[in-house]
Amino acid sequence: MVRTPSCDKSGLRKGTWTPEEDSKLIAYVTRYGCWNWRQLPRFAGLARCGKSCRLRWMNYLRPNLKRGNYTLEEEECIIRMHKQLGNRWSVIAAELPGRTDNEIKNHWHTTLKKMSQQNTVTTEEARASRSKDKESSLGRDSVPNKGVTVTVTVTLPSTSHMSDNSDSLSPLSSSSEFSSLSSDHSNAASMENLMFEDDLGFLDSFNESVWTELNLDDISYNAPSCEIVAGDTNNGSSQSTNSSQIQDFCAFSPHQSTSESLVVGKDFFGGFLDAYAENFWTQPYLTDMSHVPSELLVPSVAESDYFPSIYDDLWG
DNA sequence: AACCGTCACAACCGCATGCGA
DNA sequence: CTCGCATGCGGTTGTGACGGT
Repeated sequence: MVRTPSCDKSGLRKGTWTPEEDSKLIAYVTRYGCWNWRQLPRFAGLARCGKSCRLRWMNYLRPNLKRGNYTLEEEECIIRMHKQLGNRWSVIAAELPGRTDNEIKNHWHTTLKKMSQQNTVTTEEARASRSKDKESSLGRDSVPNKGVTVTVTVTLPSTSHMSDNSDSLSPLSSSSEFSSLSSDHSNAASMENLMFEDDLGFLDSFNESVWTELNLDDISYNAPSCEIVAGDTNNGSSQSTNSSQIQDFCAFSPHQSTSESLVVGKDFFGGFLDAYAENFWTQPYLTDMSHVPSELLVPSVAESDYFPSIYDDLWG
């Protein structure tokens, strides 16, 4: 049997993804889902093969990924499981929520393999030695604001309140409460590249499992009034804060009660949202969907309400 | 300043697997 | 059962940042 090539080599881009490509992929997948990876790049306006798109999404762009340093527990888990299972990275990754098989594989080859081979050295000792090395080479691959995690809890208005305001109901502006908060705190260091004028709403089209799978210890359910709480998740304490102290921010699922708030750590967005220009957030992403079977692309009610003319064109 | 080696991580490639027709 | 396709998996390579010489 002859396989058709997974990539048509002609005219397809390879190599590092640009922020523009990322924004197209995020916008497309979050709005329409990954109904067919091979066809997707054509409709999303990407000169990439489907495989490349899938990999980029799975390993880097999808929202429930953890970025940054591994915890001691994670490293020990990887070493232990690798002893048991060998190079079954996907199985190992399944035990570490938010980590991808690719990331774990890379971390193994660059760091943990050596640690594992030096059986006389404990994981903790090896980490201490590594951090010493890092201190001596300050600046390299450094990630600012690591260590102390501050969370922001925003309580959304009640459903009835939102239904009185059609703009707030729309998936493309449902973060209106949040966006006003963001602008209030636009000086916060971690938000310097972010423009949340109105359009965080595309996140609404993540399916429910994305939100429920988020490993968030600090999901808060507050009274229906706007409240900002900063908490140091390292010591579990929580305290009021002013805007300059805020380093994290939140999003929320439209499938949840709007009186619930979902607190998301900086790492959640930091890895994939902060590279995009303002127009990504303020302009709806449009693409030619005319070749896509219509049954695969049923918009949400709210979204079709928001862009009736667009959906009229696309679905007649 | 230029070159080279190392490191971490992103991305690619080929093959395996699952599934529907 | 076979075929063809889409996706998943693991090995490998490419790339960029950094430090040392």
